[in-house]
Amino acid sequence: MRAVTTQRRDKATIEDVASAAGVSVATVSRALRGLPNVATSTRQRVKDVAEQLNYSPDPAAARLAAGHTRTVTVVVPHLNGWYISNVVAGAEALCSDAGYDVLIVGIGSSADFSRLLSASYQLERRTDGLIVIEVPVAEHEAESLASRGISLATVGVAAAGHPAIRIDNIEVGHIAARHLVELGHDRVALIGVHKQPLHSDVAIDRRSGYVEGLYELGVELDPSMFVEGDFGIDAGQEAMAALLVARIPPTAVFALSDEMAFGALIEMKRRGLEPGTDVSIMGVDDHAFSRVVDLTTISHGVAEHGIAAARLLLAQMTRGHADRRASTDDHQRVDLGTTSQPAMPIALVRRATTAALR
Amino acid sequence: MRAVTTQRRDKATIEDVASAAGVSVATVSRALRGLPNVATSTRQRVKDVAEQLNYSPDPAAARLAAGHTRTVTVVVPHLNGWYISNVVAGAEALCSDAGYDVLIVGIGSSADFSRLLSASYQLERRTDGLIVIEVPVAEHEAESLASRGISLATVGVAAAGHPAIRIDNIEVGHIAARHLVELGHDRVALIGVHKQPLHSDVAIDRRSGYVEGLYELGVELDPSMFVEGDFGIDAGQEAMAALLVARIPPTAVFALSDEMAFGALIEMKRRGLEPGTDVSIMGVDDHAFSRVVDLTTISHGVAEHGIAAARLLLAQMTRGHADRRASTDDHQRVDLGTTSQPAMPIALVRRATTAALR
DNA sequence: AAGCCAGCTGAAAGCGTTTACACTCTGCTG
DNA sequence: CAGCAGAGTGTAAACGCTTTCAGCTGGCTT
Repeated sequence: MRAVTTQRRDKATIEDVASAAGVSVATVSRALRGLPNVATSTRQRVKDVAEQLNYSPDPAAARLAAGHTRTVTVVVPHLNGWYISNVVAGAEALCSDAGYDVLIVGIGSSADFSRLLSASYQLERRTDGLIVIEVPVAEHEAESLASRGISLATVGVAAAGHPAIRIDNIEVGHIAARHLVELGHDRVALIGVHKQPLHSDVAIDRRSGYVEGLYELGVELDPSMFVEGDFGIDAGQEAMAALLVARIPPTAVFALSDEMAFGALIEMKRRGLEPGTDVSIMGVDDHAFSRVVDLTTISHGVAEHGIAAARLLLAQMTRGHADRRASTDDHQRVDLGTTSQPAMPIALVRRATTAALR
Repeated sequence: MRAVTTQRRDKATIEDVASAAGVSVATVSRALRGLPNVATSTRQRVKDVAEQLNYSPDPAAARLAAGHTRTVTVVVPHLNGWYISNVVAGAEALCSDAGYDVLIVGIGSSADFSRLLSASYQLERRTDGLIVIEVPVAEHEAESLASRGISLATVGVAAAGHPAIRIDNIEVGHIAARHLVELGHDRVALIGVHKQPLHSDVAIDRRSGYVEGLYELGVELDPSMFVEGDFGIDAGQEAMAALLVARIPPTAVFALSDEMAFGALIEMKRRGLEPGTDVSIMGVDDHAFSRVVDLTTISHGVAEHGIAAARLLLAQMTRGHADRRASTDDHQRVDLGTTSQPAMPIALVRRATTAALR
């Protein structure tokens, strides 16, 4: 004695829709995907029936048959930094609005990334496009992706032949130098980031922009005033500790990220030093908490970067789709499109941790 | 005159492997997936050939044929909070190590979530399991998932019949109350969070634990000392502003999250008040940044929560897999397994923003 | 009036797996 | 020595779509 239930056990398939609408599966497929050559009345009827049957195509079947996945993959070095999670947030929003599933993969080491790209992982069977955030992609990797028909957009790094969202990190360094020098500082320091296998070159650019900017303004960066760490709070604290024990400590320091500046702030407080009055300090990112400690910083977009990257990727994928239909089989595709994006805007945010030299 | 290239144009399929190994596709499938009834020598040969051909099965085809997706979906209210991104990081690491693809979906509103669960989205065709982070799941939703064979583990919220990772938020409130009262405060305040559709009840529990704890210690929470906002910095600042203009301002305040406490800190600084000495303030989360401002807080796991949830989910899915083979068709599955996890550990972290009442 | 073209539609061949079922051997049991 | 269990393997039918190709209209040209 089983309950009468309107809920059908099996999921509706395209055949159910077809027979209910009195058409063939081919027509259903075309109607639902907005392809041409379907009579308006037919299309409407099919849509109605589909809705009523709660039908939507099985993604796996569609992938298998059509060869594309309607999936984009976001590749990040890790997920727990403020900047990266915001970028991911922006990218996710846009991609999923566009009807793509978004896969996320955290890269522990550069080995992980090459495994992702290795032939045996069959990335092209899993995703239509990649958004790579701050994970460097080698030239042969970029080419491999292109030849495999996987679209790519990067943020924070460049990949030959693919669109990238970047900020002008040289200019970031310049801005910092200018700001500090204008305030009268000439005993300036830099808390930098050492090159790691998995690092993009943002650190390098910011540093050289800084050094260059200082030089142009007539001040030189004493090598002993340059210490390095990773991008984190602890590294910043250690670096600051190292700077403050110098025979002649700096009067101003530029940290390559806000988080490192936060660490520096901890160290200053520990020594009873007042940011701004005793030593000026600035970072870059305009982290959500910079406001809390009143940190001077250089702001840039965050979620916007993710959105912009997603937009580029999406454009590339729909274009690629069109190309694929048109192009003859064996030719290399040339001109991967808008490779050089304009840099995203940045701006100095003056707050209390930098002040004129007394 | 085309270059001789060893790189085959077409991806290897299971048939290529089969013929190269001199067996049938069925055997290849079995051999590669570790199923029984394959001679050891055959299995080895197949594996070798597969490796040499750089073969790995097309996920879409496998999904279509086998009916499961080897994908887990992480559902979050948003991606840009510190806690949530860390939880996601932990979950992602574990799941992808286990060979699952991890899909991420950000929920803008509760409507988004129900759309995700709606029959027409065919969630079961897209994912084997769900990790839901701080998005409330209604009872019928929980049931629907169970009946559709989608595993679920939650963090920060409960879902009837499914395992959940939680902390004892009542206890969180107690700890805060105890700490503040022990320091001699009796004019205490609470910066809370108003119930929103998309909110879990962590705020409610923390609040009632706090009120209850205070009461047991003989102090009462003056209703005017209770203000609400969302979980963010700005809300905290506004709340603090409201508290400080009271006729008799509080001497200690408990903010339901570190971020709100940071906002409160901003407001205090704005008014020239010194945290700890003028008014004590504490939060909860042990946010990475709390150390920077020396905020007293209540710590709990972050990435650990994600890892624990993933572990639970994975266990459930492999078990579910076995069940499915064994179970007769039409029976409701009972006993969804370890539903009540022990709460994850929490701990008071004493720092400088709380101090004995002068 | 014959022919043609464009617009719609359907039949059927994949897409690359998994898996139920059938089959062939051995090596034993009775 | 017939019979049988069980290990190992193969055949072929799904799985649910997309897409090519061909067919069928009806309205227009000439």
